[in-house]
Amino acid sequence: MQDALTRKLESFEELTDADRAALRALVPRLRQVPARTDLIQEGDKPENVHLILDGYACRYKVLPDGQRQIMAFFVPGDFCDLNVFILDQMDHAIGTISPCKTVEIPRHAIEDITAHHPRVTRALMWCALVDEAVLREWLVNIGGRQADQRIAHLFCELLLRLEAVGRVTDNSFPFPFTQTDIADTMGLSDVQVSRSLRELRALGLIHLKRRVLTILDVEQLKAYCGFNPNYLHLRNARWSGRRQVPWLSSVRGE
Amino acid sequence: MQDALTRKLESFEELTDADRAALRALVPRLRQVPARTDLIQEGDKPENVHLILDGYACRYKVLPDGQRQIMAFFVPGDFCDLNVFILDQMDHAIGTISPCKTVEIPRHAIEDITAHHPRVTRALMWCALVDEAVLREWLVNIGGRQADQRIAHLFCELLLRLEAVGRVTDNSFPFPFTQTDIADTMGLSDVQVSRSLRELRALGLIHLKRRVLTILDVEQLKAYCGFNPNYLHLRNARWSGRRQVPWLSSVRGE
DNA sequence: CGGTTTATTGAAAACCTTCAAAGGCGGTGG
DNA sequence: CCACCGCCTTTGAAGGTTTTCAATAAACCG
Repeated sequence: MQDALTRKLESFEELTDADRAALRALVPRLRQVPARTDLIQEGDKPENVHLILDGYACRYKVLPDGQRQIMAFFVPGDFCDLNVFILDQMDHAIGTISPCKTVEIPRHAIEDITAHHPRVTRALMWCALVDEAVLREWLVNIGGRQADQRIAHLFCELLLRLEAVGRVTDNSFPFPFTQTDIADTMGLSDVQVSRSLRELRALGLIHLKRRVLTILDVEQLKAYCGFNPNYLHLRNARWSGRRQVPWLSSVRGE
Repeated sequence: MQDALTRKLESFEELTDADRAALRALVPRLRQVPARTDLIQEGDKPENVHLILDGYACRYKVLPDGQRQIMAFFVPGDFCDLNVFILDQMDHAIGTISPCKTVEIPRHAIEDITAHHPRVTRALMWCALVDEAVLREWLVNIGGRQADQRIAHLFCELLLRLEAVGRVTDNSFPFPFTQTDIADTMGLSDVQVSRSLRELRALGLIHLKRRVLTILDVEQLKAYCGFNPNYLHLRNARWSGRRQVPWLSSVRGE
C-alpha cells in the first residue's frame, strides 16, 4: 500500500531512501466506501488526506437554496484533499460517486513528513498544482463554452486522466455519473445535459450506455470543444516514457 | 521590502530567526508595471514569483476563438503565481489591470528556502490554499448564480479581501476594471454586465463612478447573492486580532 | 416484478447574447 | 480652454440558448 503512494510521488520527484523510509512509516487505512457517501463534510476539520484507489468521487458545495455545485472529479490515483488539509475547516464536502476503495493518511503524518522531507513536499505540491490547473480549466469551460462543448470538454479530460492511470480500453471507460451530476458540474440543468448528450450522440462522437462511455472519435471530439491538454501537464519530463502510472496496477490486486 | 514578505508569512505561521534570515537573504526586484501589461505569458517558463504591492492584476487565458477568461484577480498583498512556479510551463498568463508595483522573487530562491525551511513552506502553502479556495468559489459563482448575483458576489469578495489589507475606506475602493473585464471574469457579455450594474444601482446596493466602487449596503448586498465568507478563511486563529495586515502599510511609503 | 430513480421529450418562459447605434468620459494637442 | 478622438458605457431590439414545468419512457434495484 505505502508502495503505491511512494511510486505515485516518484513519478513526480526523485526520492531518497530516507524519504521512502518516512513514507513507509505511514500507517494508512484502507477503506471501502459505498457510492453516494461523503468522505468529508463541509465544516469538518480535515484529519486525513484521502487517496482514491478505485472508483470516482467529487468535491462539491451546496448553496443555501439547495443548489449543488461540483468542483472536481477524482479518479483512481487522485488525492482528494491534499490541497486543503492545512485549512482549519472544510469549506466544501467530498463525496463518492461510485463505490470507492480509498486510503486515509493522517494529517499529522503528512505534516511530519513535509517538515523533514522537502522532496516529498515538492512531489505533493506538484499533485496539488495539477489539480488546481484542472480547476482553472473548468472555470474556462463553464465561463466560455456552451452546453454541448462543455460536456465534450469534460469527456476529453476524463479520457486523458483515466488513460494516464490505465483505466481506458478502446476509448471506453466507466461512467457512473448521472446526468444530474454532470448538470451540477457544468452549471446546467439536467434537461439540457440530456439534450446535449443527444446532440453528441447524433454527431457520432460518443456512445454512452449502461454507465460506460465510449469516445467514438477522439480527434473530432477534441476539435468540437477546442480541447487543449496542456493544462493537465501530462507530458512533463518526469512523466515521459511511462505509458501508464505503475503504482496503480500494482494496487489493484490488493 | 523583505520585511513585507516576512510579515505576510508570519500572519500565517510563526517563523524562527533562521527562517527570517533566509527570507532576508532574498534579493527581490521591485518593479513598476504599467496597466494592461503581462507579467508572464502563456508558454513561458516561470522564473519568478510575483508579489503585488500596489494595483490590481489578473490571471487569464485566451481561447483559440479570441475569447478571454479571467480566472483570478490579484490585489495588494497577493502572490500571483506561487501556485504555478513549480510547473515547467505556464498554461495561462498573468497581466496587470491597473498600473502595479510588484516584487519579483526568483524561483530558485523560493525553492531553496522551501527545501530548508518547513515553516516558510507551510506559510506559502497557506497562501496558495486560500487562492485555490477563492478559485473554487468562483466556479460556484459562475456555475450557480445569474448575472446580477454573480457580480454582487464578486463585489463582496473584493470588499473583504481589500479590507483585509487596509485598502477600503467607507466601503469604497478603487475599481479599475472595465465592464469587459468583469464580463470576461464572469462568463457574461459586456452588455449584460452593464445591465446588471444598472440593476444593482437601482436597488441602492452600490455606487460605481470614476473607477471607484462604493458598497452602499453591505449586508443587503451579501444577502442579495447569498455571500458566505468562510471560503476566504480570514477568521482563522492565526489571523484573529489583527484588523489589518501590517506589512502592507509599511511598504506603501517605499 | 414492482417501486424508485434516471432519462427523454415538448412547450413556454426566462435569461443572456449579439448587433447596432448613441452617449459619456478622459486624455491629448492645438 | 476647447475640440477632438478613442475607449468605455448605455440602451434598444431581435435572436439564441438555457431553464422550468410537466408528462412519459426507460433503466435500475432489491
